[in-house]
Formats: sequence, C-alpha cells, structure tokens
Amino acid sequence: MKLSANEEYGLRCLVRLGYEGEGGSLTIPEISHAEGVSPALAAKILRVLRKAGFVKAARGKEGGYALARPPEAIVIGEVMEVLGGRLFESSFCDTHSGQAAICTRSVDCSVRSLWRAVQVAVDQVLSKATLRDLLQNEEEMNSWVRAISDRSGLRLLQ
Amino acid sequence: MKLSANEEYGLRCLVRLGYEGEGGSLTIPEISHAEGVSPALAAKILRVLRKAGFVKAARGKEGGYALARPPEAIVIGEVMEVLGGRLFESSFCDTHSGQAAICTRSVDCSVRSLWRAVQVAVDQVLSKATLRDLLQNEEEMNSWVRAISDRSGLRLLQ
DNA sequence: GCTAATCTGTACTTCTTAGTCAAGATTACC
DNA sequence: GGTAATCTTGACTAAGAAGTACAGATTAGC
Ligand code: FES
Ligand code: FES
Repeated sequence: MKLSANEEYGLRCLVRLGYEGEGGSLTIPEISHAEGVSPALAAKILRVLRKAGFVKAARGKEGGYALARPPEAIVIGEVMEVLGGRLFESSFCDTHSGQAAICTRSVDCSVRSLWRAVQVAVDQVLSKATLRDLLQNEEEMNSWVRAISDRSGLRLLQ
Repeated sequence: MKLSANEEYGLRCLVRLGYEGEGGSLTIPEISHAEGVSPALAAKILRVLRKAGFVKAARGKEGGYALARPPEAIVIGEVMEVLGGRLFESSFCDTHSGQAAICTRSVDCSVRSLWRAVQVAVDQVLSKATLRDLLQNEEEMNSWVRAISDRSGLRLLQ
C-alpha cells in the first residue's frame, strides 16, 4: 500500500501542464527539466496519460503536450486509477488467494469488508479533487482539504 | 497504490490465529493449509509479524505460533505499517524527486498536501480497527464500518 | 541419546515495476 | 525537398517484491 513512482511523477507532470493554462503546452524536455525526471521516463508516463485521454500530444517541430480538457474536468481519482490502479481491485480476492482457488473465507470475509472501507475512504478524497484544485499553492490546497473535511466530517489534517 | 501480497496474507494469518482464542496456537503447516498459502511463504510472513511483536513463536515439537497480545490490543493500522509500509512515507518526497535533489516544488507543493490528506483518510479507518473487530463475520464487520462511518461523518459503504 | 516435529535464517528463482535506449514517424520552417 | 525539433514505439536493463528451497537450531517425548 504505497504510492508508486508512476503515480507521483504522472500527477506532477499533469500539474505542470496545468500551470501552462488554456492553450499552453510543453515539450518532453521542458517537462523533464521542470520536474527533475529523465526525458525517457517522462515520455513513457505521458504516453499513458495520453492514451487515457487526459493530455493530447502534437508531433513535429513546435509540438508538445497539453491538457486534453480543462483542469476542473480532470478528476484526480481517475488519473490515479490509470497511473497506479485501485487500492483494492475487484479482482484482488481472486488473484491473492494463494494455492486455493479463492480466499478460504470468501463467502464471509471480514478482511474484505475492511479493504472495501479503506478503498471508499481513499475515494472520498480523490473523487472530490480535480486538477484545478492542485493548481493552487500548498496553503490554498490545505484550505481545500479543510473544506472537504468539514463537509464530510473527516478530519484530514490530523 | 495497491494492497500488497504481504499485507493481504499477513493480515489473514493474523486473523486465523485470532480465531484460536486465548492460549490457542497453530503451526505453520496448519496456517498454511487454512489460508491456502505455501508453508514457506507463511513462514516468511509470520517471521515479520513475530519481529514486530504481534505474534510469538514456540519452537520444537508441540511448537507453533500464537498472538502475542489480546486481539483488542492489536491495531490493524500498526500491522499494515509493518507488512507494507505507509502509503505516503515521510521520506517519499526525498526519494521520488527524480534527478533533482528534491521535488522542484518542495517548498510549496499542493501534491504533497493531497497525499497527506489521503494518508490521513486511510489512517482514520485503520487506526480504529483492531484484530478483535476482524474476528467477527462479514456482516458484523459491515456494521462496525457503518458505526465508524456515522461517528466520523464518512460514508464508507458507498 | 535419539527421533520427529517444529521454528529460523539465508540464499535462490521468478515476476513486476522502474527506468533507459535507439530507431522510426511526424511536422514547421526554410 | 531538407533539416531540425518533436512525439512514438518496442526492446532492453536494473531494482524490488513475491515466492521457494534447504540446511540449521530447538524442543517434547521416548
Ligand atoms: S475474500 Fe478477499 S480477503 Fe477474504
Ligand atoms: S514535495 Fe512531494 S510531490 Fe512535491
């Protein structure tokens, strides 16, 4: 249960593109330099984001990457799912059952119930955040988190 | 951001030991068979749980594993941290900064603020759950989740 | 002491994720 | 058309996680 490199770098590349504003674009070398990631890796990750429809690419000279939609239409939860999958995939209990065909408690499993609860807790945050929210500075982002906390009853700032 | 095999199997082994009740114990082959995991892998994972102080082992004939403390004193959040680390480790922003020594926005990073919020959301669930809760059946566990939901304002059952 | 059942530790193989590389395709500009 | 800047693709290598194997140490019972 760790954040993956794909998730971290992918989201940062997306935020970087968001900074460019409507109509703005950046090349791979520019993104690479801005985020301190190698050009090859940036290219690999941007490709994933492109195939998922979050960014669009222009080839050739004067080419580059740009957001495919306005920042407020890019939900972070969806981005994270593309970059690193879900915490508790629906297939999880099938693939992690060891040698048995399925978890030996699968008809009545309290562990599964817990995983679901954790997944929902994560979704509560990520499905409410859009790229627009991440384009603010850290202090404003903290305010956003505080607002979500109040609305949902969660205390997300410890 | 996926559950790891260590987390899944480790927690299941712990639950299985919990079923044995006070003073009960199980051998590696017994746990292995009950959970459908190979004996070698069960041994490897139980070793981690032992070093972290959640279970204790007795060697020799008549040996086996048992819980080191009562189930209500075993917090799932602590178990998960041992088995799979934290979602957003404190060192994360240092180790995932690419070639730069640090995230280029590290003095003011909205992404970091989001990761923290997700981490707290997860902790809200996992720090409230103990092994005792997981020894119930799935329906009772769902009630537990519902109770946590009401108390915290979260809606964890969708 | 001997044996059989058990945990312990380390090394090994296999699979997935992270990251790199190079050749190819596309486009703006001259 | 030529050139240089750009994205595209697949293959490659490196590192980490998942899973296996086996020799060693410990203990109960005889
Ligand atoms: S059914 Fe998935 S852990 Fe039991
Ligand atoms: S400081 Fe960690 S993502 Fe920016």
